[in-house]
Amino acid sequence: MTTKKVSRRTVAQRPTRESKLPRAHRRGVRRGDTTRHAILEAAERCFAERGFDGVSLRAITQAAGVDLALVNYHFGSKDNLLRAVIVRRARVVHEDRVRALEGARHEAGTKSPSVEAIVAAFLEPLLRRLIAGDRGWRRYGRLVSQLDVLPQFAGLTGEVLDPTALHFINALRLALPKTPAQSIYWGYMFLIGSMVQAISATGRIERLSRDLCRSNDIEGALRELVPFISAGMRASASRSG
Amino acid sequence: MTTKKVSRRTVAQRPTRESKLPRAHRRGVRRGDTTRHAILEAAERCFAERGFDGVSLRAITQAAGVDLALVNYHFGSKDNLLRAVIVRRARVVHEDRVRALEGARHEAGTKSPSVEAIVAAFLEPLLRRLIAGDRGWRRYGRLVSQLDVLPQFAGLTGEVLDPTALHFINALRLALPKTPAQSIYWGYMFLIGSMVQAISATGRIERLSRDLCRSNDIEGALRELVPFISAGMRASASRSG
DNA sequence: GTCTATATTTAGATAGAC
DNA sequence: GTCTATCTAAATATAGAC
Repeated sequence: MTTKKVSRRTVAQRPTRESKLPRAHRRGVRRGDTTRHAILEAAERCFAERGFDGVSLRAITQAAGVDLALVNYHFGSKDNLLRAVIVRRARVVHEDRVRALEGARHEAGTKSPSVEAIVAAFLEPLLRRLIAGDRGWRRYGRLVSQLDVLPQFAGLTGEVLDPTALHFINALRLALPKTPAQSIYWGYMFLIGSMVQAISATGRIERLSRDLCRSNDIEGALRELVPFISAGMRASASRSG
Repeated sequence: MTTKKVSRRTVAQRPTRESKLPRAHRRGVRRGDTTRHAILEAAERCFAERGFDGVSLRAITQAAGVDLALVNYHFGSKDNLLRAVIVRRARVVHEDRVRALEGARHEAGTKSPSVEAIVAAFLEPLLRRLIAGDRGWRRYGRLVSQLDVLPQFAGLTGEVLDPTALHFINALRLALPKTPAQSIYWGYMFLIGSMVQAISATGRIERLSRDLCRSNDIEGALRELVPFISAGMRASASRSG
């Protein structure tokens, strides 16, 4: 029954017993906020790498350098933790996308923006952050990819991601008035699926291309993605006309 | 310590204590083969619905109506069980796809088959089975979709799915000789991602389209998919020329 | 090949001291 | 807010009778 204090690693960020009253007191950051943040970061990384059910709260809190019990104190449950991880960045992306679409509308004047402009307004806000942002954004990209494949996360997807989807589907319908609605919906799904492949970073494209293409090269993927998807969308239009 | 025999449901297929020497003795089916089969079917269903790490062997054997210990007897481990589930159908699809591509080559004569023909040769063997086959094929579709998103399954994907991928990538390169190789690799990834959205049946398209489109309508998805992807592939070609 | 029984580990969650 | 300690349930896997 020895509990074996086994290897408390030195991850930084950890307010140790001896140095209470730690780093953050400027800017009104309260005590628990750094803990919350550390848990969110670690959860994002773990969920992205091994999937929601593939990681234990123990693994997450260990990676965060905080006590196991603090997950339930701050988030209530593992489900709520996932939700918090997703919502944190999804809100930012949603607002960027809506702004980008408004920008495209402004540039197009009285006409509808082009399919290219709409697709770019959807893809760029997320992918540019994956390119330029901290590593957390890439982890978020891999994590959010999983939501779109497992029916288990339908509730979270529906609540957090569907509003953005409907916003852009609507824009696409206006841009392609002759295209049947069904084709637009399926086209949006293909857009999502293609984007997921560009950001899920499974290492597959490296294997297939013998390192000619890299999962890390989101910039390159984005250059391929916009014309590919736009042409696909237009093809649906021409078939029906 | 009451073990609570709790609700052994009546799933059929279960050789109960009282009726030994069960159904299958025609066609040389040996005793354990029905058990193996029942486990494979149940595992396929459970993995598809809740993900590999989201299901326990207990849940699987319970759904199969067999004893827990028989999984390890027949498959050795949970990992091997997943592998067996995937390989069983992947082999069939691979052979169908190669045959379909050979058919397209034969029809095209001395030229390369069209992009449409290649894309169709890739998609139809799987999707036609999802349309016409038993429910197991749809579950397989949902399950195999997960392999493409989680890095955790890279080994299985690389071994089981990559050979088919390389076969079709090669055909696409011959069909689009002016397109840079990078565009072909990314295009193949987008093909996979789009197909995954068509077969992963998360219920999202029903929500977004308010039931105008249905995940079950693989036939409709296939009609959209081939021209969408083909046009995307061609767009990459024209950009570089 | 199948089943009972169990070994061993690990999971999510919480009570209560500090 | 944090930590120790622990509850309860569930996990994978196996040993050995039949």
